[in-house]
Amino acid sequence: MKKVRTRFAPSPTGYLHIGGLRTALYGFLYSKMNGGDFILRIEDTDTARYVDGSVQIIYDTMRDSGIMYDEGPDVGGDFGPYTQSERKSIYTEYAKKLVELGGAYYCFCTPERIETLKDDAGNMRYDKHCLKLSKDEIERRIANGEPYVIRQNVPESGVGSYHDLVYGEISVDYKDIEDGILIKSDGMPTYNFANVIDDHLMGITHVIRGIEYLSSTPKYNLMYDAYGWERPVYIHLPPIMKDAQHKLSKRNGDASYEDFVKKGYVKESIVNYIALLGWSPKGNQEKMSLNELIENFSLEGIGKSPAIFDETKMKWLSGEYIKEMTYEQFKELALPFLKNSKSYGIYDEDKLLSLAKGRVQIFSEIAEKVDFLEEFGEFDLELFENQKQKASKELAVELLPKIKDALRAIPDADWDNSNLFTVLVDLSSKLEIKKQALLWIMRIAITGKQATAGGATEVADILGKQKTIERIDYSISLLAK
RNA sequence: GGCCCCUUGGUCAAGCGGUUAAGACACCACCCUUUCACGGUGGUAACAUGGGUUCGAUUCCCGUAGGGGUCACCA
Repeated sequence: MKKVRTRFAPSPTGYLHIGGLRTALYGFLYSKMNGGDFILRIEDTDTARYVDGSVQIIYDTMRDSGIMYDEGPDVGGDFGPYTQSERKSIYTEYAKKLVELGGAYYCFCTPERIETLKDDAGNMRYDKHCLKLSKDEIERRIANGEPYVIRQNVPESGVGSYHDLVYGEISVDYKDIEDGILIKSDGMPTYNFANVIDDHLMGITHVIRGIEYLSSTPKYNLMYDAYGWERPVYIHLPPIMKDAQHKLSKRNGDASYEDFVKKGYVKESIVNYIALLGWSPKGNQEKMSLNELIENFSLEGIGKSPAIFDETKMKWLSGEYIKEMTYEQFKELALPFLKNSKSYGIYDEDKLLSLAKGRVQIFSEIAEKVDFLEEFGEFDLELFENQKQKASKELAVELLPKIKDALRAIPDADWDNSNLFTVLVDLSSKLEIKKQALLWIMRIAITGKQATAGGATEVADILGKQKTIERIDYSISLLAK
Protein backbone atom coordinates (compact mmCIF):
# COMPACT_ATOMS: atom_id res chain seq x y z
CA MET A 1 0.00 0.00 0.00
CA LYS A 2 1.11 3.50 -0.80
CA LYS A 3 2.57 5.52 2.00
CA VAL A 4 0.12 8.05 3.35
CA ARG A 5 1.18 11.62 2.75
CA THR A 6 -0.87 14.54 3.95
CA ARG A 7 -0.14 18.22 3.89
CA PHE A 8 -1.07 21.45 5.53
CA ALA A 9 -1.01 24.34 3.10
CA PRO A 10 -1.63 27.69 4.78
CA SER A 11 -1.19 31.03 3.15
CA PRO A 12 0.94 33.52 5.04
CA THR A 13 -1.66 36.20 5.57
CA GLY A 14 -1.36 36.71 9.31
CA TYR A 15 -1.33 34.45 12.27
CA LEU A 16 -2.37 30.84 12.23
CA HIS A 17 -5.95 30.70 13.39
CA ILE A 18 -7.64 27.94 15.33
CA GLY A 19 -9.46 26.48 12.33
CA GLY A 20 -6.23 26.27 10.39
CA LEU A 21 -4.46 24.67 13.28
CA ARG A 22 -7.15 22.02 13.54
CA THR A 23 -6.83 21.27 9.83
CA ALA A 24 -3.10 20.91 10.34
CA LEU A 25 -3.66 18.72 13.38
CA TYR A 26 -6.00 16.34 11.59
CA GLY A 27 -3.61 16.05 8.66
CA PHE A 28 -0.80 15.37 11.08
CA LEU A 29 -2.78 12.81 13.06
CA TYR A 30 -3.98 10.99 9.99
CA SER A 31 -0.53 10.67 8.48
CA LYS A 32 1.05 9.63 11.76
CA MET A 33 -1.58 7.05 12.62
CA ASN A 34 -0.73 5.48 9.29
CA GLY A 35 2.99 5.82 9.66
CA GLY A 36 3.02 8.38 6.88
CA ASP A 37 4.48 11.80 6.19
CA PHE A 38 3.10 15.18 7.00
CA ILE A 39 4.14 18.06 4.78
CA LEU A 40 4.00 21.81 5.24
CA ARG A 41 3.60 23.88 2.11
CA ILE A 42 3.40 27.63 2.07
CA GLU A 43 0.82 28.96 -0.38
CA ASP A 44 2.02 32.46 -1.05
CA THR A 45 0.92 32.99 -4.62
CA ASP A 46 -1.13 36.02 -3.72
CA THR A 47 1.57 38.59 -3.21
CA ALA A 48 -0.98 41.26 -2.31
CA ARG A 49 -2.16 39.40 0.76
CA TYR A 50 1.26 38.42 2.00
CA VAL A 51 1.93 39.52 5.55
CA ASP A 52 5.50 39.87 6.66
CA GLY A 53 6.50 37.52 9.44
CA SER A 54 3.53 35.24 9.11
CA VAL A 55 5.54 32.35 7.70
CA GLN A 56 7.61 32.41 10.86
CA ILE A 57 4.43 32.41 12.94
CA ILE A 58 3.28 29.31 11.10
CA TYR A 59 6.56 27.53 11.80
CA ASP A 60 6.56 28.59 15.44
CA THR A 61 2.96 27.70 16.11
CA MET A 62 3.29 24.26 14.62
CA ARG A 63 6.45 23.49 16.52
CA ASP A 64 5.14 24.89 19.74
CA SER A 65 1.95 22.90 19.54
CA GLY A 66 3.79 19.72 18.67
CA ILE A 67 2.41 19.37 15.16
CA MET A 68 5.69 18.45 13.54
CA TYR A 69 6.06 18.19 9.81
CA ASP A 70 8.44 15.88 8.02
CA GLU A 71 8.93 18.14 5.04
CA GLY A 72 8.59 21.85 4.64
CA PRO A 73 10.35 25.03 3.58
CA ASP A 74 12.49 25.22 6.68
CA VAL A 75 13.20 21.51 7.08
CA GLY A 76 13.61 20.52 3.46
CA GLY A 77 12.57 17.28 1.82
CA ASP A 78 12.68 15.48 -1.50
CA PHE A 79 9.73 17.23 -3.08
CA GLY A 80 10.69 20.89 -2.70
CA PRO A 81 10.64 23.70 -2.96
CA TYR A 82 7.80 23.84 -0.46
CA THR A 83 7.00 27.48 -0.99
CA GLN A 84 4.76 28.10 -3.95
CA SER A 85 6.32 31.37 -5.01
CA GLU A 86 9.50 29.39 -5.66
CA ARG A 87 7.71 26.97 -7.93
CA LYS A 88 6.56 29.39 -10.58
CA SER A 89 8.36 27.71 -13.45
CA ILE A 90 6.84 24.38 -12.51
CA TYR A 91 3.36 25.81 -12.78
CA THR A 92 4.10 27.45 -16.09
CA GLU A 93 5.34 24.19 -17.48
CA TYR A 94 2.31 22.24 -16.33
CA ALA A 95 -0.08 24.94 -17.44
CA LYS A 96 1.31 24.72 -20.97
CA LYS A 97 0.91 21.00 -20.83
CA LEU A 98 -2.69 21.35 -19.73
CA VAL A 99 -3.34 23.70 -22.62
CA GLU A 100 -1.96 21.08 -24.99
CA LEU A 101 -4.19 18.49 -23.38
CA GLY A 102 -7.21 20.69 -23.96
CA GLY A 103 -7.85 21.20 -20.28
CA ALA A 104 -7.02 24.88 -20.38
CA TYR A 105 -6.65 27.80 -22.76
CA TYR A 106 -5.16 31.25 -23.09
CA CYS A 107 -7.46 34.17 -22.50
CA PHE A 108 -6.79 37.76 -23.48
CA CYS A 109 -10.05 39.28 -22.36
CA THR A 110 -9.73 42.62 -20.65
CA PRO A 111 -11.23 43.28 -17.24
CA GLU A 112 -13.60 45.66 -18.99
CA ARG A 113 -14.98 42.92 -21.18
CA ILE A 114 -15.28 40.58 -18.23
CA GLU A 115 -17.28 43.26 -16.47
CA THR A 116 -19.91 43.19 -19.23
CA LEU A 117 -20.42 39.49 -18.56
CA LYS A 118 -21.89 40.03 -15.12
CA ASP A 119 -25.52 39.11 -14.68
CA ASP A 120 -28.18 40.96 -12.69
CA ALA A 121 -27.03 39.48 -9.42
CA GLY A 122 -23.49 40.60 -10.13
CA ASN A 123 -22.28 37.10 -10.80
CA MET A 124 -19.91 36.61 -13.65
CA ARG A 125 -19.63 33.61 -15.89
CA TYR A 126 -16.91 33.61 -18.44
CA ASP A 127 -18.26 32.81 -21.90
CA LYS A 128 -15.31 30.83 -23.22
CA HIS A 129 -14.75 33.66 -25.67
CA CYS A 130 -11.03 33.00 -26.05
CA LEU A 131 -11.43 29.25 -26.37
CA LYS A 132 -12.16 29.86 -30.04
CA LEU A 133 -8.91 31.67 -30.70
CA SER A 134 -6.68 30.09 -33.28
CA LYS A 135 -3.23 28.90 -32.38
CA ASP A 136 -1.70 31.49 -34.67
CA GLU A 137 -3.59 34.32 -33.14
CA ILE A 138 -2.64 33.21 -29.65
CA GLU A 139 1.02 33.07 -30.54
CA ARG A 140 0.87 36.41 -32.25
CA ARG A 141 -0.80 38.13 -29.32
CA ILE A 142 1.57 36.61 -26.80
CA ALA A 143 4.52 37.70 -28.93
CA ASN A 144 2.96 41.14 -29.03
CA GLY A 145 3.21 41.29 -25.29
CA GLU A 146 -0.52 41.32 -24.70
CA PRO A 147 -1.41 40.39 -21.14
CA TYR A 148 -3.16 37.08 -20.76
CA VAL A 149 -4.31 34.50 -18.27
CA ILE A 150 -4.74 30.77 -18.61
CA ARG A 151 -8.21 29.47 -17.89
CA GLN A 152 -9.43 26.04 -17.13
CA ASN A 153 -11.59 24.53 -19.84
CA VAL A 154 -14.55 23.10 -17.96
CA PRO A 155 -16.99 20.97 -19.94
CA GLU A 156 -20.30 22.66 -20.66
CA SER A 157 -22.30 19.70 -19.52
CA GLY A 158 -21.92 16.63 -17.41
CA VAL A 159 -21.50 16.06 -13.72
CA GLY A 160 -18.37 15.94 -11.62
CA SER A 161 -18.66 13.45 -8.78
CA TYR A 162 -16.35 12.21 -6.11
CA HIS A 163 -16.47 10.51 -2.77
CA ASP A 164 -15.50 12.59 0.22
CA LEU A 165 -14.56 10.56 3.26
CA VAL A 166 -16.54 12.83 5.55
CA TYR A 167 -19.38 14.10 3.39
CA GLY A 168 -19.92 11.14 1.12
CA GLU A 169 -20.92 11.48 -2.51
CA ILE A 170 -20.60 15.01 -3.83
CA SER A 171 -21.84 15.89 -7.30
CA VAL A 172 -21.65 19.21 -9.06
CA ASP A 173 -22.90 20.00 -12.55
CA TYR A 174 -20.13 21.27 -14.79
CA LYS A 175 -22.47 23.93 -16.06
CA ASP A 176 -22.30 25.43 -12.59
CA ILE A 177 -18.54 25.68 -12.68
CA GLU A 178 -16.93 28.44 -14.65
CA ASP A 179 -13.67 28.48 -16.48
CA GLY A 180 -11.58 29.73 -13.61
CA ILE A 181 -8.22 31.33 -13.96
CA LEU A 182 -5.31 28.98 -13.46
CA ILE A 183 -2.43 31.30 -14.25
CA LYS A 184 -2.80 34.97 -13.46
CA SER A 185 -1.56 37.70 -15.75
CA ASP A 186 1.46 38.13 -13.48
CA GLY A 187 2.41 34.56 -14.26
CA MET A 188 1.57 33.29 -10.80
CA PRO A 189 -0.83 30.40 -10.43
CA THR A 190 -4.05 30.65 -8.48
CA TYR A 191 -4.80 28.27 -5.63
CA ASN A 192 -7.08 26.39 -7.97
CA PHE A 193 -4.16 25.36 -10.09
CA ALA A 194 -1.19 25.29 -7.76
CA ASN A 195 -2.88 23.05 -5.25
CA VAL A 196 -3.49 20.37 -7.84
CA ILE A 197 -0.01 20.48 -9.29
CA ASP A 198 1.68 20.52 -5.91
CA ASP A 199 -0.45 17.87 -4.32
CA HIS A 200 0.32 15.57 -7.20
CA LEU A 201 4.00 16.39 -7.46
CA MET A 202 4.46 16.10 -3.72
CA GLY A 203 2.77 12.73 -3.68
CA ILE A 204 -0.10 13.77 -1.43
CA THR A 205 -2.45 10.84 -0.99
CA HIS A 206 -5.04 12.43 1.26
CA VAL A 207 -6.17 15.99 0.93
CA ILE A 208 -7.49 17.27 4.25
CA ARG A 209 -8.81 20.82 4.12
CA GLY A 210 -11.72 23.05 5.00
CA ILE A 211 -15.22 22.59 3.66
CA GLU A 212 -14.92 25.72 1.54
CA TYR A 213 -13.33 23.53 -1.12
CA LEU A 214 -16.01 20.88 -1.09
CA SER A 215 -17.87 22.12 -4.13
CA SER A 216 -14.85 23.24 -6.10
CA THR A 217 -13.16 19.87 -5.85
CA PRO A 218 -14.78 18.53 -9.05
CA LYS A 219 -12.87 21.08 -11.06
CA TYR A 220 -9.62 19.95 -9.50
CA ASN A 221 -10.53 16.39 -10.39
CA LEU A 222 -10.96 17.50 -13.97
CA MET A 223 -7.32 18.46 -13.98
CA TYR A 224 -6.12 15.26 -12.35
CA ASP A 225 -8.07 13.41 -15.00
CA ALA A 226 -6.71 15.51 -17.85
CA TYR A 227 -3.15 14.81 -16.79
CA GLY A 228 -3.97 11.20 -16.23
CA TRP A 229 -3.04 11.49 -12.57
CA GLU A 230 -4.57 9.56 -9.72
CA ARG A 231 -7.00 11.65 -7.72
CA PRO A 232 -6.22 11.97 -4.02
CA VAL A 233 -8.63 10.93 -1.31
CA TYR A 234 -10.58 13.95 -0.10
CA ILE A 235 -11.43 14.74 3.47
CA HIS A 236 -13.23 18.02 3.94
CA LEU A 237 -13.70 19.46 7.40
CA PRO A 238 -16.64 21.38 8.83
CA PRO A 239 -15.88 24.88 10.06
CA ILE A 240 -15.22 25.94 13.62
CA MET A 241 -17.69 28.60 14.62
CA LYS A 242 -17.60 31.47 17.04
CA ASP A 243 -21.37 31.24 17.37
CA ALA A 244 -24.18 29.75 15.35
CA GLN A 245 -23.65 32.03 12.40
CA HIS A 246 -20.13 33.32 12.55
CA LYS A 247 -17.04 31.41 11.73
CA LEU A 248 -14.13 31.67 14.10
CA SER A 249 -11.71 33.84 12.21
CA LYS A 250 -8.92 36.28 12.50
CA ARG A 251 -11.03 38.74 10.64
CA ASN A 252 -13.41 38.77 13.59
CA GLY A 253 -10.50 39.30 15.90
CA ASP A 254 -10.91 35.87 17.42
CA ALA A 255 -8.17 34.39 19.47
CA SER A 256 -5.41 32.37 17.89
CA TYR A 257 -3.28 29.61 19.32
CA GLU A 258 -0.68 32.06 20.52
CA ASP A 259 -3.33 34.27 22.09
CA PHE A 260 -4.52 31.33 24.15
CA VAL A 261 -0.98 30.49 25.15
CA LYS A 262 -0.57 34.08 26.28
CA LYS A 263 -3.78 33.79 28.24
CA GLY A 264 -2.21 30.96 30.13
CA TYR A 265 -3.85 27.89 28.68
CA VAL A 266 -1.75 24.78 28.94
CA LYS A 267 -0.56 24.19 25.38
CA GLU A 268 -1.51 20.55 25.34
CA SER A 269 -5.03 21.47 26.30
CA ILE A 270 -5.41 23.74 23.28
CA VAL A 271 -4.38 21.00 20.89
CA ASN A 272 -6.44 18.47 22.79
CA TYR A 273 -9.50 20.68 22.70
CA ILE A 274 -9.37 21.54 19.03
CA ALA A 275 -8.95 17.86 18.24
CA LEU A 276 -12.29 17.35 19.92
CA LEU A 277 -13.97 20.05 17.88
CA GLY A 278 -15.45 18.17 15.00
CA TRP A 279 -14.08 14.81 15.94
CA SER A 280 -15.15 12.43 18.65
CA PRO A 281 -13.13 9.56 20.02
CA LYS A 282 -14.61 6.09 20.09
CA GLY A 283 -14.47 5.74 23.85
CA ASN A 284 -15.31 8.25 26.53
CA GLN A 285 -11.82 9.50 27.19
CA GLU A 286 -11.50 13.10 26.15
CA LYS A 287 -8.25 14.16 27.70
CA MET A 288 -5.57 12.94 25.36
CA SER A 289 -1.96 13.70 24.68
CA LEU A 290 -0.79 14.14 21.12
CA ASN A 291 0.41 10.55 21.08
CA GLU A 292 -2.88 9.31 22.39
CA LEU A 293 -4.62 11.35 19.74
CA ILE A 294 -2.53 9.64 17.09
CA GLU A 295 -3.52 6.28 18.53
CA ASN A 296 -7.18 7.06 18.76
CA PHE A 297 -7.79 9.25 15.75
CA SER A 298 -10.19 7.96 13.15
CA LEU A 299 -11.83 9.47 10.12
CA GLU A 300 -15.18 7.95 11.07
CA GLY A 301 -15.22 10.14 14.13
CA ILE A 302 -15.20 13.36 12.12
CA GLY A 303 -18.57 15.07 12.10
CA LYS A 304 -20.24 16.99 9.31
CA SER A 305 -21.78 19.88 11.12
CA PRO A 306 -20.08 23.05 12.27
CA ALA A 307 -18.81 23.11 15.84
CA ILE A 308 -19.02 26.14 18.07
CA PHE A 309 -15.82 26.88 19.90
CA ASP A 310 -16.39 26.63 23.65
CA GLU A 311 -13.64 28.30 25.58
CA THR A 312 -15.15 27.13 28.86
CA LYS A 313 -14.57 23.54 28.00
CA MET A 314 -11.06 24.21 26.81
CA LYS A 315 -10.44 25.95 30.12
CA TRP A 316 -11.62 22.87 31.94
CA LEU A 317 -9.21 20.74 29.94
CA SER A 318 -6.41 23.14 30.72
CA GLY A 319 -7.24 22.76 34.40
CA GLU A 320 -7.08 19.01 34.06
CA TYR A 321 -3.58 19.29 32.65
CA ILE A 322 -2.54 21.57 35.48
CA LYS A 323 -3.84 19.16 38.10
CA GLU A 324 -1.78 16.44 36.55
CA MET A 325 1.48 18.40 36.65
CA THR A 326 4.06 17.94 39.32
CA TYR A 327 4.68 21.04 41.36
CA GLU A 328 7.98 21.61 39.56
CA GLN A 329 6.38 21.47 36.15
CA PHE A 330 3.67 23.81 37.29
CA LYS A 331 6.12 26.25 38.80
CA GLU A 332 8.16 26.59 35.66
CA LEU A 333 5.14 27.51 33.59
CA ALA A 334 3.33 29.47 36.27
CA LEU A 335 6.08 31.71 37.58
CA PRO A 336 5.87 34.26 34.76
CA PHE A 337 2.18 34.67 35.50
CA LEU A 338 2.68 34.94 39.23
CA LYS A 339 4.77 38.02 38.56
CA ASN A 340 1.58 39.85 37.64
CA SER A 341 0.31 39.49 41.17
CA LYS A 342 0.66 42.23 43.75
CA SER A 343 1.69 39.52 46.17
CA TYR A 344 4.69 38.56 44.08
CA GLY A 345 8.00 39.39 45.66
CA ILE A 346 6.44 39.87 49.08
CA TYR A 347 5.74 36.28 50.04
CA ASP A 348 7.39 32.98 49.42
CA GLU A 349 6.71 32.15 45.79
CA ASP A 350 6.48 28.42 46.38
CA LYS A 351 3.80 28.92 49.00
CA LEU A 352 1.96 31.26 46.69
CA LEU A 353 2.08 28.86 43.79
CA SER A 354 1.09 25.92 45.93
CA LEU A 355 -1.95 27.87 46.92
CA ALA A 356 -2.81 28.55 43.31
CA LYS A 357 -2.19 25.11 41.90
CA GLY A 358 -5.37 23.11 42.02
CA ARG A 359 -7.40 26.29 42.07
CA VAL A 360 -6.68 27.58 38.59
CA GLN A 361 -7.45 26.26 35.15
CA ILE A 362 -5.29 28.67 33.23
CA PHE A 363 -2.12 30.36 34.40
CA SER A 364 -3.46 33.87 34.08
CA GLU A 365 -5.84 33.14 36.95
CA ILE A 366 -2.93 32.75 39.34
CA ALA A 367 -2.47 36.43 40.05
CA GLU A 368 -6.06 37.01 41.02
CA LYS A 369 -5.99 33.96 43.27
CA VAL A 370 -3.18 35.29 45.43
CA ASP A 371 -3.79 39.02 45.12
CA PHE A 372 -6.02 38.93 48.18
CA LEU A 373 -3.00 38.62 50.45
CA GLU A 374 -2.08 42.20 49.66
CA GLU A 375 -5.59 43.57 49.63
CA PHE A 376 -6.09 43.69 53.35
CA GLY A 377 -7.72 46.81 54.74
CA GLU A 378 -11.00 47.99 56.18
CA PHE A 379 -13.67 45.38 55.55
CA ASP A 380 -17.31 44.65 56.23
CA LEU A 381 -17.60 43.26 59.75
CA GLU A 382 -20.70 41.33 58.73
CA LEU A 383 -18.27 38.87 57.21
CA PHE A 384 -17.73 37.48 60.69
CA GLU A 385 -21.34 36.38 60.69
CA ASN A 386 -21.65 32.85 59.42
CA GLN A 387 -24.54 30.69 60.54
CA LYS A 388 -23.26 27.50 59.12
CA GLN A 389 -19.90 27.82 60.85
CA LYS A 390 -21.58 29.19 63.98
CA ALA A 391 -19.48 32.31 63.79
CA SER A 392 -20.54 35.83 64.67
CA LYS A 393 -19.20 39.29 65.35
CA GLU A 394 -19.68 38.81 69.05
CA LEU A 395 -17.76 35.59 68.99
CA ALA A 396 -15.02 37.32 67.04
CA VAL A 397 -14.72 40.02 69.66
CA GLU A 398 -14.37 37.35 72.29
CA LEU A 399 -12.10 35.02 70.39
CA LEU A 400 -9.63 37.19 68.54
CA PRO A 401 -7.59 38.23 71.59
CA LYS A 402 -7.33 34.59 72.62
CA ILE A 403 -6.31 33.54 69.14
CA LYS A 404 -3.72 36.26 69.19
CA ASP A 405 -2.28 35.06 72.48
CA ALA A 406 -2.11 31.52 71.23
CA LEU A 407 -0.36 32.59 68.07
CA ARG A 408 2.13 34.75 69.89
CA ALA A 409 3.15 31.73 71.91
CA ILE A 410 4.24 29.90 68.79
CA PRO A 411 8.01 30.19 68.29
CA ASP A 412 9.02 31.74 64.98
CA ALA A 413 10.69 28.54 63.88
CA ASP A 414 7.49 26.57 64.34
CA TRP A 415 5.33 28.97 62.40
CA ASP A 416 3.95 26.75 59.70
CA ASN A 417 0.64 25.48 58.48
CA SER A 418 0.46 22.26 60.44
CA ASN A 419 1.59 23.75 63.75
CA LEU A 420 -0.80 26.62 63.35
CA PHE A 421 -3.59 24.18 62.71
CA THR A 422 -2.75 22.10 65.78
CA VAL A 423 -2.53 25.13 68.04
CA LEU A 424 -5.81 26.60 66.85
CA VAL A 425 -7.72 23.35 66.99
CA ASP A 426 -6.43 22.81 70.51
CA LEU A 427 -7.57 26.26 71.42
CA SER A 428 -11.03 25.65 70.01
CA SER A 429 -11.51 22.45 71.97
CA LYS A 430 -10.22 24.10 75.13
CA LEU A 431 -12.78 26.87 74.65
CA GLU A 432 -15.40 24.32 73.64
CA ILE A 433 -16.33 25.94 70.40
CA LYS A 434 -16.43 24.49 66.93
CA LYS A 435 -13.06 24.67 65.25
CA GLN A 436 -14.86 25.78 62.10
CA ALA A 437 -16.10 28.85 63.90
CA LEU A 438 -12.70 29.73 65.23
CA LEU A 439 -10.96 29.18 61.92
CA TRP A 440 -13.60 31.19 60.10
CA ILE A 441 -13.15 34.14 62.44
CA MET A 442 -9.41 33.92 62.19
CA ARG A 443 -9.47 33.79 58.43
CA ILE A 444 -11.81 36.75 58.15
CA ALA A 445 -9.68 38.67 60.61
CA ILE A 446 -6.50 38.25 58.61
CA THR A 447 -7.95 38.52 55.11
CA GLY A 448 -11.14 40.55 55.32
CA LYS A 449 -12.48 38.42 52.50
CA GLN A 450 -15.51 36.20 52.13
CA ALA A 451 -13.57 33.63 50.18
CA THR A 452 -9.87 33.12 49.78
CA ALA A 453 -7.59 30.62 48.18
CA GLY A 454 -6.39 28.86 51.25
CA GLY A 455 -7.72 28.53 54.78
CA ALA A 456 -6.86 30.48 57.94
CA THR A 457 -3.72 28.56 58.74
CA GLU A 458 -2.40 28.46 55.20
CA VAL A 459 -2.85 32.18 54.90
CA ALA A 460 -1.25 32.83 58.27
CA ASP A 461 1.66 30.63 57.28
CA ILE A 462 2.27 32.72 54.18
CA LEU A 463 1.77 36.06 55.93
CA GLY A 464 4.20 35.18 58.68
CA LYS A 465 3.83 35.67 62.38
CA GLN A 466 4.30 39.40 62.57
CA LYS A 467 1.89 40.31 59.82
CA THR A 468 -0.70 37.85 61.03
CA ILE A 469 -0.72 39.34 64.48
CA GLU A 470 -0.77 42.88 63.13
CA ARG A 471 -3.82 42.03 61.10
CA ILE A 472 -5.57 40.45 64.04
CA ASP A 473 -4.89 43.60 66.04
CA TYR A 474 -6.31 45.67 63.23
CA SER A 475 -9.46 43.55 63.09
CA ILE A 476 -9.85 43.79 66.86
CA SER A 477 -9.68 47.56 66.56
CA LEU A 478 -12.24 47.52 63.77
CA LEU A 479 -14.59 45.49 65.94
CA ALA A 480 -14.10 47.86 68.84
CA LYS A 481 -15.34 50.85 66.88
C1' G B 1 -30.41 34.34 -6.20
C1' G B 2 -28.06 29.40 -8.57
C1' C B 3 -25.32 25.27 -6.90
C1' C B 4 -23.14 22.25 -2.75
C1' C B 5 -23.49 20.98 2.36
C1' C B 6 -25.42 20.83 7.43
C1' U B 7 -29.53 20.34 11.54
C1' U B 8 -29.60 15.23 18.73
C1' G B 9 -29.80 19.11 25.60
C1' G B 10 -26.96 26.02 26.49
C1' U B 11 -22.06 23.88 24.14
C1' C B 12 -19.03 19.53 22.25
C1' A B 13 -21.19 15.09 20.94
C1' A B 14 -22.54 9.06 20.86
C1' G B 15 -26.20 6.83 18.01
C1' C B 16 -25.89 4.21 12.21
C1' G B 17 -34.68 0.85 12.01
C1' G B 18 -36.63 -1.48 17.89
C1' U B 19 -32.13 2.16 23.37
C1' U B 20 -34.96 4.04 30.01
C1' A B 21 -31.60 8.58 23.42
C1' A B 22 -24.54 7.49 26.00
C1' G B 23 -20.57 10.56 27.73
C1' A B 24 -18.07 15.45 28.52
C1' C B 25 -18.29 20.93 29.60
C1' A B 26 -21.55 24.35 31.87
C1' C B 27 -25.56 24.73 35.46
C1' C B 28 -28.27 23.11 40.16
C1' A B 29 -28.52 20.17 44.78
C1' C B 30 -26.29 17.28 48.43
C1' C B 31 -21.80 15.03 50.71
C1' C B 32 -16.64 15.91 52.00
C1' U B 33 -14.09 20.15 53.85
C1' U B 34 -10.33 25.22 57.51
C1' U B 35 -13.68 29.71 53.54
C1' C B 36 -12.61 28.97 48.19
C1' A B 37 -11.10 25.14 45.18
C1' C B 38 -10.50 19.84 44.62
C1' G B 39 -13.03 15.23 45.05
C1' G B 40 -17.72 12.23 45.43
C1' U B 41 -23.04 11.45 44.55
C1' G B 42 -27.40 12.87 42.27
C1' G B 43 -30.31 16.14 39.13
C1' U B 44 -32.40 19.68 35.22
C1' A B 45 -31.95 19.61 29.95
C1' A B 46 -32.15 17.25 23.16
C1' C B 47 -33.68 14.13 18.19
C1' A B 48 -35.84 21.81 13.76
C1' U B 49 -40.64 20.84 11.15
C1' G B 50 -44.42 18.45 7.77
C1' G B 51 -45.23 14.31 4.84
C1' G B 52 -44.07 9.49 3.36
C1' U B 53 -41.47 4.16 3.51
C1' U B 54 -41.93 0.46 7.42
C1' C B 55 -44.97 -3.83 12.05
C1' G B 56 -41.77 0.11 14.01
C1' A B 57 -38.46 5.93 12.74
C1' U B 58 -33.57 10.16 15.97
C1' U B 59 -31.86 6.69 12.28
C1' C B 60 -34.16 5.79 5.19
C1' C B 61 -36.76 9.15 1.18
C1' C B 62 -39.20 13.93 -0.20
C1' G B 63 -40.74 18.83 1.01
C1' U B 64 -40.43 23.17 4.43
C1' A B 65 -37.74 26.16 7.78
C1' G B 66 -33.14 27.64 9.76
C1' G B 67 -27.81 27.80 9.21
C1' G B 68 -23.11 27.42 6.61
C1' G B 69 -20.12 27.25 2.12
C1' U B 70 -19.37 28.69 -2.94
C1' C B 71 -20.20 31.55 -7.32
C1' A B 72 -12.40 36.55 -7.43
C1' C B 73 -6.34 37.50 -11.79
C1' C B 74 -8.14 35.07 -2.53
C1' A B 75 -6.79 30.97 -0.64
